[in-house]
Parts: sequence; C-alpha cells; structure tokens
Amino acid sequence: MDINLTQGAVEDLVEGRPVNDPVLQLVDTLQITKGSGPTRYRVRMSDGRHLWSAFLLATQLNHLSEENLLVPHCVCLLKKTTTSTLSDGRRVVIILDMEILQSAEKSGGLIGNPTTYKERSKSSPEEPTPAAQLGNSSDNSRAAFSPRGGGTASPMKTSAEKPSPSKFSPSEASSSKFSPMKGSSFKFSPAKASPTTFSPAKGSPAKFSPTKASPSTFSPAKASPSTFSPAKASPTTFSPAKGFPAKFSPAKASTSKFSPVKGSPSKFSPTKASSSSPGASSNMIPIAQLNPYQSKWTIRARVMNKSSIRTWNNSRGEGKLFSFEIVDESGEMKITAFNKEVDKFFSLVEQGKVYYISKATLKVANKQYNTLKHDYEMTLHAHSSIMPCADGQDIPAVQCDFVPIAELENRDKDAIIDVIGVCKTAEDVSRITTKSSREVSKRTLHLIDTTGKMVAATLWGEEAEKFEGSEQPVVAIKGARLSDFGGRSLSALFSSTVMVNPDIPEAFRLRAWYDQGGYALASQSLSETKSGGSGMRMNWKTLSDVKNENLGHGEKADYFSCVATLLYSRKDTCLYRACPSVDCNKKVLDQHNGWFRCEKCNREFPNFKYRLLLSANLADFGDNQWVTCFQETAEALLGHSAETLGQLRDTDEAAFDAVFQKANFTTHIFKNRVKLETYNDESRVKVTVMEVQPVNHREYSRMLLSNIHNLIQ
DNA sequence: CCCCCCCC
Repeated sequence: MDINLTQGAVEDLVEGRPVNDPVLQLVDTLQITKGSGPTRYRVRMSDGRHLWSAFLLATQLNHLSEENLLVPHCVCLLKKTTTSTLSDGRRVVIILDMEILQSAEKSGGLIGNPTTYKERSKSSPEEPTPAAQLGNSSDNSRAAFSPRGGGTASPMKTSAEKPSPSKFSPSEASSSKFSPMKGSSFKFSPAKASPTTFSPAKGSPAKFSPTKASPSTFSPAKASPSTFSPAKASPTTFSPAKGFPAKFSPAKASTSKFSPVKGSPSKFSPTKASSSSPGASSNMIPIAQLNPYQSKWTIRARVMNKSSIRTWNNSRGEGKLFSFEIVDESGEMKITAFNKEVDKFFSLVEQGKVYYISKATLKVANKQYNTLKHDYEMTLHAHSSIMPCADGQDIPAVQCDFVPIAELENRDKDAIIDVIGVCKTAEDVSRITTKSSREVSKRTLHLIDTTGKMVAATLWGEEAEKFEGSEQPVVAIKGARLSDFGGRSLSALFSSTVMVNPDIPEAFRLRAWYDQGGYALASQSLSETKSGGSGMRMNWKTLSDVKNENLGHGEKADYFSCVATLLYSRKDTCLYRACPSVDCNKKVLDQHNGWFRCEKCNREFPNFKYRLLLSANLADFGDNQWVTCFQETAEALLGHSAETLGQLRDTDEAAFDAVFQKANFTTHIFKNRVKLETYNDESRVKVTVMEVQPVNHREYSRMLLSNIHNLIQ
C-alpha cells in the first residue's frame, strides 16, 4: 500500500494554517527530559518536501514513544495539532493526537529529499491585550508554555500570533463557524443524526452588561456564599406551564445550527469579539479547541450544570470546591473552582447563563469522573476571569443525543446516555441508606417513548423529592447512566441534567404522540419491576380474552388488568381468624378455652386477628370470572378493614350485610395474576387480584383503546 | 487540590 505524504503540510503547520489530516513521515525522535516535569519528546517530521524538527509530542502521547512505536521513517497521520510560537519567535507544532499509518519497514526509508523548512516570518512579540489585564492583577499571567515542558533550553512561551490554527482570523473563518481542520473535532457532523440543543434557562439575557462586570464585581465580599440560595436546585425543571416563555421554537432549535458547513460569520472572529466582549483582541475560540498548549484564549459558553459547594478533608489537606459544566456550539467542558475561587465565582456562575471565560488551567480530563466529551477539563486559578455575556442567545445550553428507549437494550452497561420519554408513572419518593450510611431520597420514573418500550429511571436527592409526575410530563435526562439492574434501567448522576417538559422538538413530538394514543400502548418495560405493585404494566384484557387466550396456562403466571364490576362476593366465608403474630397470617384453631392455636408458630394465643380471603365474581360486558382477593384487595373492594368487618359480623349482622350490598355492582380496575393450578387431579385457572384501583377516566380510555387495538389486529 | 454518583 502506498501512502502519499501531504506535501506542503510542514509549511502550513509551521505557519499555523489549517491542514486537513496531514500525513507526515517521522524522521527521528529526541527525548528532552529536564527538570521535574514529565518526559517530553520532540520529533522531526517530513512531508517529503520539507523537514521540521520542532514537533512536540503532547504528554498524553508519550506512550507512543515509550512503546517504541515512533520508529524513524514510519508514516503518521496527525489528527490534532496546534502551533505555538516561542518567546523568541520560533514555532513549535504540538501534536495532540496522532496515529501511525505505516511502519518504518514498509515505508522503506526516508521518502523524497526533504530540506529543513525556513520559517517565512517570525512574528513580533505580542502586545498585552485588554483581556489579559481584565479581572486580574497586571502581573504576567501569560504563563510559560506548558509547565511540564521543562526540557527546552529557554522557557517556552506561547504567543497569540494570528495564524495559529487554534485561533480564527477573519479570513480563515470566512465560510464556516469553525475551522475545517481536523483538530477541531466536531461532534456534530451533518451526517450524524441531529443532536438537540436547547436552552433550559430560556436564554435569559444576562443581567450584567460587560461594562458593568468590572473586576470589582468579583470581589469575594460581594460573591459571598451567603447569597447563593436559590441558584442550586431550581433549574432542573423547566415547565412551559410555569410561565417560561418558550425561547426556542422548534424551528429555531433545528439542527442547522450545528452544520459547520453553512452558517454565519464566525462567532469566534476577533471582529465580533471586539464589539461586545471583554476579550477584545483576545482569541475567542470554541471549547472543542481548548488544550493545555495555548496560554491565551477566551471562550464564550453557557453553564449547563452547576454543583453545590462541597468540602473535602483528606490526607492531602482540606478545602472546598464546586464545579460546573459549560457548553458552546463546538463542545462541552467541566470547570472546577477551589477555595478562594469558590468565594469568587460561585454566586456569579449561574446555570443557564452565558459567560466569557479566560485564563484557566487545562489538564487532561479524568474520565473516571468526567463524562463530558472533551479530552481536557479546566481548573480556575487566581487570575482566571469569568464575565457574564449579555448576548449569548446563540449559545446552546444543552446538547442532547437522545437514545431511543428500545435502543437501550443494545447499549453497554454503565454507558452515559441522554434519554427522553413520557413519564408514564412515577413511583413515590423513598429514603434509602447507602452503603456508606448516608441517607438519600430516591424516586423511580417509568419513561416511555415512541418505540413502545419503557424504562425505569431513578432520580436522587432533591431532584427525587421535587419531581411531580402526576401530569405525565415529558422528562429528558442528559447524562444518565445505564445500568443492567432488572434488565435495563437508568440512574441520574450528579452530573446529569434532568429536564421536565423541556421546550424542544422531541418533547413536543412525544407529547403529541402520547396524548394522541401513545398512552394506550401496552408498552413493555426494559426494567423488571418486582412486586405486583404500581410499577406493573397494564396488560389490558377483557375477561373473555383471559379464557380465549388461555392466560395462566404457561409455566409462569400471567398478569392482566381489566375494568370489571363486582357482581357478587361470598360474605360467609370471607373472614377467618388468623395468628396474631405480625408476620404470620395462618388460620388459628379455636381451642374453645379462650385460646387460639397457630400450627405454624406452634403456639397458643389468647387473641387472634381477622383476615380477609374473599371470593368474588367479576363481570365485564362479555364474560364473568371468579377471583380471589386477599386482605388488602378485599379491604379495598369492600371499603372496610378486616378488623372492622370482623367486629361487624360479630356484633351487627345487618350492617355487615350492608357492606356487601353496597360493594355489589361497583366497578374498579383490577390487576390480576392468573395461573393454572392443579388440585386433586383437577386443573383450573385461578385468578388472584393483586391490586384494586378506582376507575379513572384516563385509564378507562386506555383500556378501551387497548382492547379495540387487540380486536382489530 | 475533588472524585459522593447511591437502593433494590
């Protein structure tokens, strides 16, 4: 296989021009270990025409050298690079990502007769920009290039020279928001199906104008933690019903926003930046292009998620921190603030708002805790600047890549996914104690979508407590974790964003689908719900269906729901005297001496409790069926407790009769278990009522539609 | 510099 080198790529890279997927030949590698930092590798590369010896391997690629993969004359694809200029004007091309395309053996020596490239022009030393001075003291925060890069003779400094591929000059950005170079790593290619964007905070214009947001705004005194209160929990629900104006119409939130092909003049051009931002001539770059090898940049991004303040105390010390996640059209990033930066920025940073952010430290993202799609994460430091941006409406707040619920079956356990569905049922909130003895609230929702599948999704803490599911809202969860519990289920993480009735096209579509008949679908859950409780799906059947379809004849019991009317119940045999022990319901034997014997407990008691075991005949329009109701369901059907009924029977037979008369011809939703049982060589289907619910209009409609659906199929 | 992500 012949691989062509990208002739001219060396010149383009050194001069900072974007190059698409340059293929270069590695000439040699030099280890430049010095000082305390990690080893760095300098590589010489050739494009067949020119050589350039100042390629520097980003430290995350050190393994390539350490695994002896950087063999002279191998051919490489540079997938991501950035060009920096040293303080003396020399150019360094930093390789952030690369791949070896062809071994040295196959390439058979040096290709062509390359000569060392001579830089066309060395850029003049940069001038401090207004941005560099804003929000921090005037010391030189244009830090030395790569604190880890201690291997060069003189400290390397980056400069903000124009042609760096990571920055946008007007000419480069003319037809596209982002540079077409590979290094920009777009997540949103038009080919890929439309991630969704929306602004949970409704794009609320920032209260502050950039001019107002002078450095004094950020004094610790003003931004003291005491001012925080409402910021934290509120933004999780965004119901239009609550009076938020819908900022993003479906049309506006269309995927065209993401097309890197079409589009308006660059948002990241210096021209634009100078008009309204504190960045002035600073380098406004997309988040996707942030890396540790640039010292001067400004990003403009929306806060999509903000943590509360946490403290830590461990062997390495103690302190406090908070973190938040930001987004622009190119990508996302996690930012963490510690200690003084917490005081400085916590109250300023609000979920949903847009800020200019500059001068922070980038480090390789710890993927164990950071699920965002970026190689790096950011830490704020003493000179970091965060300024509210007044006109950030164009910045999407959340990029969602919703996975259809049915598709969750095929995804890996622990995958972090975005999901959207109608909350068909929400379980009650409950308190649990974790393994580490912390108490936390949880609530499980059952979400369905147009795939007809349902999945359980658990919310935690405040989110669980405040969730209101009675109106069957559309719920979107960005960044939920897929677990394999009970088949497949989802769990919200600290980093998840839960949105109720978000103003996005998917939500509108789901709402319409559900209200126009989706609700009647007997959706099958990917998550098993133990207990025949409220999580049980409705498998609507008519009573004749139960017989015709031979329900209960299989190995396992079948479950079905029906709307039926109680015709008659056997009052004479409905009560029995049971063992008074808490967890024993065994019938006791009257010893006729004031004592009652429980065979199971092997004990005699001076008392007993009444239990119900009611045989009832249910009917719908086509058939009738004998069923058994135990304690709770019988109590629900008769409207009295077993104890009351026992007392009545013993003291007031007329009143006891009246209870049954009154219960006759009442109609309910019955959830039932059906199983073929053999007793004395005789088989018959036994139907046990698991749950009795009042008929509500919605469920009744669903039952009708489902039955009609069964009829016509 | 943190890093808890829970329960059945």
